[in-house]
Amino acid sequence: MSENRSSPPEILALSLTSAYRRLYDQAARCARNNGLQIEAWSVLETLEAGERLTMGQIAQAVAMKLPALSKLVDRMVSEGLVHRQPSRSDQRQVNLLLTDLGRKRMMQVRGAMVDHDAGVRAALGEGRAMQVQAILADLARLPDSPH
Amino acid sequence: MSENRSSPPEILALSLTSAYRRLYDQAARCARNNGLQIEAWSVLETLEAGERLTMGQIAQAVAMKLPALSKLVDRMVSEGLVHRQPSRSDQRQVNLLLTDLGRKRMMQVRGAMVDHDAGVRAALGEGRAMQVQAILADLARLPDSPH
DNA sequence: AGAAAATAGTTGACCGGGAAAGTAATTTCA
DNA sequence: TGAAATTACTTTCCCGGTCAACTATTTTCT
Repeated sequence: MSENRSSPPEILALSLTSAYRRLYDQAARCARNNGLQIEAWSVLETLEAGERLTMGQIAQAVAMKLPALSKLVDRMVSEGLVHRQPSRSDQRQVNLLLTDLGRKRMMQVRGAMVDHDAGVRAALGEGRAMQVQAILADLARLPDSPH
Repeated sequence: MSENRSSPPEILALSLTSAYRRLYDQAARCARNNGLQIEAWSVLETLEAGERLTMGQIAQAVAMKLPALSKLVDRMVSEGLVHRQPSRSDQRQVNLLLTDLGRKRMMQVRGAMVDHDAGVRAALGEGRAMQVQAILADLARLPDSPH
């Protein structure tokens, strides 16, 4: 009856992945119901928070790779949510600007998202919710390869 | 000079996404260096932990959707890491079985992954690492739509 | 028992993301 | 000054994921 199985190590990246998938799926559905991809929403939020951002700055802020962002922005432009404007000071750079429609949709989704988040926070307990958010923020800021 | 911008709300799903992307990218590279997709590795770990699992149980354990898992397993089979076996008691079900090669590769990646994780834990502080892992586990277990 | 509903998993069409190469503008420096 | 290197972004090709439809098996219900 020897059980020669090794127990799976508890890896942060693994726990993070499971939690992420659950919350992300829910949040994505929540955004989708309001006609927006969650990535698009977070781009819109980023634009609202600080004006005249370049593609690179936005990619950094929303943790997307540039090609992915570039294509997302293509879609957002064709939906009339944002428009591109070549930077005056450096013609290589592109500033992304919110349209009225973009701002409107962003606000809609924000409402739904805040509601949903409140549910999760309640289920988790507000204290632990605050803890985990703080730690996650630290994790996101960690140096690139601490191995 | 009125700044009529609204500040972006602090949403758990968003914080989680940023942290996830960073850690996941690093962990994925770590697995890739040892010739394994990180999802494949976590499937292997799951199999090692509990025998005779069905596709559905595995999908649940690794938080993947069934079609994604099914295709991942196709690849894993063709690499000789696992093999499918129809369940005796219910012919609809499929049990996934580790091969020797699968177990070997799993152990290899586990080593690399534990090392990497130790770095992250150290950077974060062991206390907070334990906290966040516990909370993430709770998050992953949250009911499906608490809105 | 046997038709209808439910369940487990796979398949196909389509879409979004990643790596690497490509383009255009700007900076460096000999 | 102008050729080489760098930077900012886009495009291309491919891979993996999702949704919805499908197949096969089992359960339910009359």
